[in-house]
Amino acid sequence: MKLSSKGRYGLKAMCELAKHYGEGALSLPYIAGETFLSEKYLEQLLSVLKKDNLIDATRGASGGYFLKRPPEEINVGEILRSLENGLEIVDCLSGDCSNKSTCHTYGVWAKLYREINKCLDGISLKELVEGE
Amino acid sequence: MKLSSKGRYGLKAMCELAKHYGEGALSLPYIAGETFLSEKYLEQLLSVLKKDNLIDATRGASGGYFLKRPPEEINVGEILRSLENGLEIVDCLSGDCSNKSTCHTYGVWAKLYREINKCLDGISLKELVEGE
DNA sequence: ATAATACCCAGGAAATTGATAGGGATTAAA
DNA sequence: TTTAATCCCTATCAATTTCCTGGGTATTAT
Repeated sequence: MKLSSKGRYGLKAMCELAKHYGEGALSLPYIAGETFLSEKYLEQLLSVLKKDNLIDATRGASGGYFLKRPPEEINVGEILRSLENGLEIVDCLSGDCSNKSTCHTYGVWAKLYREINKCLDGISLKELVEGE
Repeated sequence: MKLSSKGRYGLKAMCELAKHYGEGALSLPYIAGETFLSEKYLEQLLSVLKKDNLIDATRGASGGYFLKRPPEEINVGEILRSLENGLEIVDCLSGDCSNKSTCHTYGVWAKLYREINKCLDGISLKELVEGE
């Protein structure tokens, strides 16, 4: 059970944007440099985050990406749910399970899912970039 | 971030063993039948669980598998750590991270890892097979 | 105009996972 | 002691997912 590198790297990119919040847009090449990622791969991650309304972008020369809300109003849970396409630990949590009632293990996944989300939703981007 | 089917199916097999705890050994074909798994695949899962001392087996005619400890003394955390080869959500948790100190995201993974283990270690096999 | 930038889409390499297969070793029962 | 049931080991393959690259287009400041 591993987090994908989309989640890992995407969160780092978000930290970078949070560090420079209020200073205007950061260009893709700049973020890629800070985060040691290829521009092309990072681009895909940012496009997902944009689709989910966590960041926004301005095109053209001197354009770039920026957080759509201040760092204290964005939490790690929403970032990872966006990048990972949901944090459902097993597929039966995504609705399509016929025998929830008889299944001995369903309760475990449901509980774990709640705990994971609770944990991650309790951490804001601001906390991350400011140390504790 | 998905649990592998090793974890899902292996836990079901453990539930089956828990249901019949005290009744002697269950044969591989029997468990496979109850859990809708191929014998060969299930065999691999059971061998991992045995290596980690959660179950034991007797060989020869009328042999089979059985829990090494009573269901109330086995928790879901140890079962899944065994089957999944650890629950480390990212590799840097497994020791080999050079820059824990400077990394903004390390704290997130560490906290989440603790929460996941705490949650799963709090559920015993007995609870699973008995409903709540 | 030109250069810098975000955007879009396709595809392929690499890793992981899921599952199958065969044969061997061990033991209990007949 | 034979026989059959069972666990044990290891290799391999197919399928899926993940990771990453590349080429081309649209937009904007200078």
